[in-house]
Amino acid sequence: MIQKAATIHDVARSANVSTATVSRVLTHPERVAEPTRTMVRDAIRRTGYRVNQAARNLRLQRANAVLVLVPNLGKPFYSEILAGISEGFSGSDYAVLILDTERNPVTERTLADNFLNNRIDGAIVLDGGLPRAALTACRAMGAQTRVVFLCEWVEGERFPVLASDNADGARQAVRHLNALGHTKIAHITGPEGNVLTAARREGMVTERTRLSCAARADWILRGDFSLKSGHEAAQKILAMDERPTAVFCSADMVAFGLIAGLHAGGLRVPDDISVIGFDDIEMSEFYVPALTTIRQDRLRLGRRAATLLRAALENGTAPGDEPPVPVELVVRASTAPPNTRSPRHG
Amino acid sequence: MIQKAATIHDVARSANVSTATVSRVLTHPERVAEPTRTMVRDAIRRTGYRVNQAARNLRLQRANAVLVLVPNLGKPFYSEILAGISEGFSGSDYAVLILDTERNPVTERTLADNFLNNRIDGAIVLDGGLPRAALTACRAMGAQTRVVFLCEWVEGERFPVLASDNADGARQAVRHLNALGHTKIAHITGPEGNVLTAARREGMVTERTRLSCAARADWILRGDFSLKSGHEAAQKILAMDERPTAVFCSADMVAFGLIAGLHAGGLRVPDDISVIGFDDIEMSEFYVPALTTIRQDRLRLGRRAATLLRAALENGTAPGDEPPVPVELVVRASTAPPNTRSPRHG
DNA sequence: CCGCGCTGTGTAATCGTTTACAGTATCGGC
DNA sequence: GCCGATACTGTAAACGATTACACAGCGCGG
Repeated sequence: MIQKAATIHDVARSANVSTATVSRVLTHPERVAEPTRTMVRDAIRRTGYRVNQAARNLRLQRANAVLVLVPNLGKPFYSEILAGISEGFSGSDYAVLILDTERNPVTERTLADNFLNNRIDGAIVLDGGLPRAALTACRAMGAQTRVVFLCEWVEGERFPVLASDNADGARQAVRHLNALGHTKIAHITGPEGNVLTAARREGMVTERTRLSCAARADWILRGDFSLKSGHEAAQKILAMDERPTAVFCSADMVAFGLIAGLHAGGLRVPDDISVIGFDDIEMSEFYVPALTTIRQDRLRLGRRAATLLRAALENGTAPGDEPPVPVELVVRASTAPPNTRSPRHG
Repeated sequence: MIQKAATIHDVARSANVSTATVSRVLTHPERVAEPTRTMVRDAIRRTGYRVNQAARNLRLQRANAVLVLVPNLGKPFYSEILAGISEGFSGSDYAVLILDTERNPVTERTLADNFLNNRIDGAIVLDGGLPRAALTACRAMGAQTRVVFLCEWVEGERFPVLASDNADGARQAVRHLNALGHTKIAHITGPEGNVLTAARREGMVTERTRLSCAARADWILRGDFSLKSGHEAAQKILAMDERPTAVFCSADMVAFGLIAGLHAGGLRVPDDISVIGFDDIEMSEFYVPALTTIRQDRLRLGRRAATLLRAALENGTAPGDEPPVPVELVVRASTAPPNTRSPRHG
């Protein structure tokens, strides 16, 4: 800095009052007499004073910041949630710190340290793969009221969670396909060990059974929410001797990879095979064919989580249990009735 | 917090030394004798001490944080850059603050205030639409050595910029199309007033002229880097009495919207019309057809900007002028020689 | 044996706020 | 004219780190 920034002392001197008064004007204006107040405000303007956050934070024992732990910043799914979170904290003067857990080493200490460090007041965790010890550490220091999980969670931990109704989404997907006439339905899962993978797979399998659809073991294909995994699944499907007529993908990105792969192998979507995704990312509407999918309102999820955390920080109370957020089937062009005169399997 | 966190005093007491010594062990271990050092380290372990960032920041007059101003967190283009930035700051103990300038009010004060507030030490700006006054304010307080622009910039301001060679990218795109035999080339621009819009449009127009290609005014279509604007452009193109045979889009997202729109209107890509994008986002490889595009290495751009800023903060010197970062033509399936027996214009 | 330099440690000031507590007017009621 | 309440404002002590400066002990050359 070329010239040292003005401090509260400079303002006090300039306004001929004590620093206490200046501070009061800033934080409890009603406690100081009107004439003084305006004098101080003028002095603030004159000096260009801005409160020093570090000093305030030290004094108040807080950080004025929250941390968002996100598995992979680069994925559109997460980034739109982030946008919601950012929006949710807009106007709150909390700073939003973001940490990409895939690109930054995250140990059991990361979260607790940030609290102890006085770096953050709260956290939103989008990563269900967090080491369990990290949560134990948080609880040990009483931070469990200041952490909310979003979209994902850690099984068996009693932290507040805000997440979509994944099982119902899977149900809706299967029901939609079945209503179109499909009985041979495959599924491309998320990565093993992921809570969403489990919820969606189970929802899918349950509904498929309920509707007495065929179920072959190789119709459950392992994926990892990525384009590439969808593309790879396409190869497997193309090579099957008995192909499914519809595929429910655990994420839109997977569906895109899958469709691209099927297309390269000569299968048309939805003419030869129907594909349904999960998430409804922005692209889905403009893919060719436009993707039928299960919509999660990510912007809203992010905003909601931010609101929840803000409230928790202000009241000092833990957010209550949140009901699963409803998801919605969006029918577009990638699903259609099965082709009865299929080129290979009539 | 259930139990108050240990302070440097607790450690000092536990190790039977002064706080000065503890502090030295933390920051200049070589200045304290070996036996003392281990005693202190043991005490730190015993007490579970973590340094209080707020206190340290206050004393050292810094924030240990950087701010990233991003136009729209939700767009995959930006989020991948963010991932690179996050990676670039990994292991540095700088916190990375992110602000979505579309969803948060950004005034002329925002940036300067964050500096004055002692909230940030530096900033990476991805938004060329920043009010000019914001920069003036930064310069006035000597912060111009701690701001780097990334991808975009503000025309006429002498802040360090790291950006792709946009003009060359546009040239390469046009050259590629021309080499395939196209002479009727259209362009969908970015939003008016954007520096990238200008650079790419000019690069495109210049090269088109150099290659003596046709140039109709209505072949330059206004867009805004969004899917929707591509989709809208498709309607315009479908309605033209003389259609271009190839379209250079200012962003991959635009290209996707365009292709979807053309497809809906009955035109096939690349059979009836070629489309080339800009950016090479992850999706592009898996779109149908796979998108020919100009690749910007966003992860690397982000990392690079982070490194630049870190160096500037550590040395206290402004980052030097950075040469434009080369871009690369990636040929995929959305471009092909023009169809000589076009359904409408033979 | 003195004085110097070196090494290692402690003392205390400092960073810029907030706020408990104390102090001073002013006013009304008696 | 005195007392108490009320309404402001000031004094000074935190918050938890870093570091200039002082000081103690030791070894060594003269």
